[in-house]
Amino acid sequence: MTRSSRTVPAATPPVPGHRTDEVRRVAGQLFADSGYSATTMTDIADAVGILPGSLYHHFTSKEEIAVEILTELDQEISALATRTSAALATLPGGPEERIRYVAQEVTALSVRSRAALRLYAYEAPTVATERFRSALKLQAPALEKVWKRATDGLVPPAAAAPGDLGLLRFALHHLTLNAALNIPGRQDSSEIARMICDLLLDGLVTHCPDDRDLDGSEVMRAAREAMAEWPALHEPAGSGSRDDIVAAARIEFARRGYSATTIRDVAEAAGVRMGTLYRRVSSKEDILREILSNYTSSMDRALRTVLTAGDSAAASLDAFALVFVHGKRRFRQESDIVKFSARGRNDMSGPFHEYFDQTQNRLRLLEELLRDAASPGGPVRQIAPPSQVGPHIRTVAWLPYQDFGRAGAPRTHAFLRRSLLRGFLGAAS
Amino acid sequence: MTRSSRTVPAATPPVPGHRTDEVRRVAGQLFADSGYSATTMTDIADAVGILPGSLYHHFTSKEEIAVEILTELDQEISALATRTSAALATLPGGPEERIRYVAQEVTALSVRSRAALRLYAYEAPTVATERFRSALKLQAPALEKVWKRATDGLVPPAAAAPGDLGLLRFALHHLTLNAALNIPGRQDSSEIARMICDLLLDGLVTHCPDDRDLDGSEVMRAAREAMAEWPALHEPAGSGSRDDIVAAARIEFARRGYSATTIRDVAEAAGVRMGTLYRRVSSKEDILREILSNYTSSMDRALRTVLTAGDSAAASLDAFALVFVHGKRRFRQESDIVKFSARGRNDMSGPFHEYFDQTQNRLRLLEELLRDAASPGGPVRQIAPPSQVGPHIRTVAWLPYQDFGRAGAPRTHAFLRRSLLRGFLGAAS
DNA sequence: GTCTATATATCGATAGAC
DNA sequence: GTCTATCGATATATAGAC
Repeated sequence: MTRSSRTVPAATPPVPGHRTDEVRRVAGQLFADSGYSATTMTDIADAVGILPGSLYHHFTSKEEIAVEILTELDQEISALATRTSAALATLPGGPEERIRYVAQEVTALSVRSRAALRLYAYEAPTVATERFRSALKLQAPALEKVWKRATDGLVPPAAAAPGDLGLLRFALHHLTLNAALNIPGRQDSSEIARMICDLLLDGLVTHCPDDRDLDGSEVMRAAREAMAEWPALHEPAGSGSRDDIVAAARIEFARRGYSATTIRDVAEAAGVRMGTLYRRVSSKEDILREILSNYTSSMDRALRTVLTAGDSAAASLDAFALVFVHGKRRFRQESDIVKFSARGRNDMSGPFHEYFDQTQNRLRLLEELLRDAASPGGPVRQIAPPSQVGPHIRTVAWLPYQDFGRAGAPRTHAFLRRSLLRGFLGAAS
Repeated sequence: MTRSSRTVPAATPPVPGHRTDEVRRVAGQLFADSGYSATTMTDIADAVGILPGSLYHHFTSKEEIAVEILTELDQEISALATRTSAALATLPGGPEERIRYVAQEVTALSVRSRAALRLYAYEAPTVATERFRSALKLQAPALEKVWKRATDGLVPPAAAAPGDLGLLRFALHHLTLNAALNIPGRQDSSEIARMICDLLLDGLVTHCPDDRDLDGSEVMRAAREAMAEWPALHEPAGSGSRDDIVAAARIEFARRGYSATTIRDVAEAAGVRMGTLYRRVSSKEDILREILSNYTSSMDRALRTVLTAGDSAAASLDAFALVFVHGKRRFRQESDIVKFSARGRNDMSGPFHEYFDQTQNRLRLLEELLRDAASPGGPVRQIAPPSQVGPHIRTVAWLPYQDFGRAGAPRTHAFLRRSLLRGFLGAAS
């Protein structure tokens, strides 16, 4: 009876603490959908069916709800690390089996703990109090050690650069742990894990051209041209101009998230008063729109080029990866801003909606490319239907590889060729 | 043009910070009238004529307003201590002139800073945050040193007990600093100071009986009898009974004030749950009523006895002082509770109102006694009209002398005879 | 400097399940 | 009879927008 399986929910289950659990669960769902700061106590109370003030019988504060959710996740990760680490010691099979095993486990955890992960991954640490922040310190190191153990026996092909193994671990760790966030659909967790591993270990392309051909491809040239036209980064100069305000807002939004950043924060960061700010921009959303439209149009031009250019599928995918690697660096702030944004009910009316629309459109293009190239015997391996693989490819290429130690753009791109295109375990080429 | 000097205040003075000052001033007035916790931001905003949220343009919190007011008082006291200390060094005249000078100065400060003093004296330190609490640490020691200097040359009459000088300083300090709080009327500050000094230094009674006569008077016997009937103090026993709840509430109300104490605080202190509490008492006010009615009836019986008994005026006043000295000890908590209470708009509807009504009635009795005895050549000196002297006598006898070091009830009563009855400077007798 | 709207939180009191 | 969960009112405070 410890876990009341949903056999018979009974008429009105009067289990003590039942309502408290319900509040935590409902709140977690709302946090996951809309983000912490965009979810109000009134939202939670409405969803539970009580008045806002009544929530305080169960929790002393909104923050406490989040902290409890995070603590639970923390413990689950620790437990999983211990468990999988022990299992690895006796697991039969080679490195590939070990990797697939850990991927399965972590992905399952991710899907199980989607709400908590959203809280962890998307909420800006700077808005939180000390208590919140310390709860946000995830037990990631324990998991990373597990990945180390799982991949230790892996001998990279001769052609791989020496450090690629580190990037592989980095990718596996982030892709599996955040699987539930990156892949919004209702896919089965083991299916997700399989695709991640297939993509990284086996690669997408059956007969991949060599580096020289890829580097010299027409689509690659077009990609470089498109990226060269990305506007220069506007650094706030303290002039208080409209551009300054937008540039300052870009930093602040990336730091705390759009909804948690106040226009007073922006005004202060830009060194202007509220009156001045409102003479230069018409609203907070106006600023966001400007930031995101610049971001979207830059990425859109480059990606439409590589996804629709007539070259080979392999060359297109390679150029796609290059644009992503550079885009993730050039638009790091923008990437954070949209990451913080809620995919739920709120926020999504304005500029965020347009942005996500555009990314969906581009995803469709990627899927078309896969569909065209994945016919039996075609240049692209059939890992799963394009509509399922597409998001994974995008996610693999969009990881924040710059966070991994000494990985510059060229090395990151080389890693993506090595894994995403050719497969990390694939024959050297 | 950097600082628009206030050359032309124009029709509506647009002085920067003007509104902020107004808010502070208005808030101070409301705090003084109703107490800090009973004054809401909405009250303040209404009084200023703006919306509650707009107050936060001027102050970051309600607390900040109070802290600023307290800080200003603190600085005023420091400045006054420095100034009067220096003036004492060159002041001609004897100890009496020195005392009267300092009393004048401090009383004037008290009247000037009534709002801040109310905040200091009446708000319970336990409800406040650390910041509030530290602002509440008044610069009293500096003032006490001044009183020491002023009274240093004073040679007590031979008959005075050795330590009475300390109690005299204690009384002077508290009476003058809190003059504006104790004497609610519109009396002139120098008039107040004069009465305080007259009372303490010259005394009320022209020809005072000696100790033996006073101790053996009929009214004194009646007073002792009445006090013997005061109910025993009920200590909370942890039984959760109604008496326990009331006893616990008495402590809590005294600690924090009635309005700042929540019913949950009371329940916790009494060791019962809310459900139980509400089966034993009908409301928070119900508890207060019980506490205060017991207090009032006890004091009332004893005081009506001494104020209306047929003995001499001197004996009555002496017995009155004795009842006050013991009452202040026996009902220390009750005394604190009503001290915290607002004399303003709120609170005053319920039990507090009844309590203050009763004290007013008793004050009338005291005044009658004075009127009867203060005819020219009568036994009581004519310091001022009875309606003015009455409150001062009450205040002198009601000081928390138990806070002064080693002063027990007998010694305190002896001090009141020595000062209030006979005059501290009066001929020995 | 102010408004409007709304957020989080507290508190007195009670209904209703055990 | 006791206690949990809840309500209704209202407090302090924040935020976007002039």
